Amino acid sequence: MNMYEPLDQTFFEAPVLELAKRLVGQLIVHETPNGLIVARIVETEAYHGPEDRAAHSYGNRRTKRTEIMFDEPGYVYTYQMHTHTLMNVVCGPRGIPHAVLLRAAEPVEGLHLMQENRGEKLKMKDWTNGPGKLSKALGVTMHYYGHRWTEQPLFLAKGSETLEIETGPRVGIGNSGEAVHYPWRFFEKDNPYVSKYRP
DNA sequence: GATTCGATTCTA
DNA sequence: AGAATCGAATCA
Repeated sequence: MNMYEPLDQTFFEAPVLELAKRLVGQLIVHETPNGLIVARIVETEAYHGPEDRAAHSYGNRRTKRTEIMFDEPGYVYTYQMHTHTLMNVVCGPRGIPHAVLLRAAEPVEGLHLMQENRGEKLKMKDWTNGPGKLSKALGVTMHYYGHRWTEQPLFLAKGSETLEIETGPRVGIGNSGEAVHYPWRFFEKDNPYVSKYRP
């Protein structure tokens, strides 16, 4: 079919901070009806479940939305915010609701499809440099809630080694007390597709 | 009704 | 650079 092989389940079995860091540089592969779309992850954020005020699962909050985070690592957690879909990788052993948000990636294959999904007028740099933009460019919707990142047609594959990974505070979580400052955002140094930081 | 792990389009 | 606007899901 294509040359991309899904990552093994064991890849996801790691502490959430380590997984978030490890995900930078890996590939998101989406086999769409119109063709293959591949993007290389350049930015992630870790969400530390019960003790993290910025997490949806803070205090073990268990709702229809957060339910999937209580399952095994490797599930797709998508959720809708405003008009956008955001993609997460479920982490932590079963019962521990950790997750990693995929914030940005650089286009690798299926460029014309991404441009189609994002609009002809936009510069390539603006296709995938934010979590909502990334989902739209890849054609990922709420349909994939509960899918596994190890299975077609949407999966993660081994990417290239990253040059250098930097850390910093997470984006858009202003009202989260001390958690605001935690350096749980991971991104590749000097990569132009990293999202713009907004305080 | 208010808030949220955003994005786009306007105004300047 | 900043304000205005969009509006799904969730929680008060």
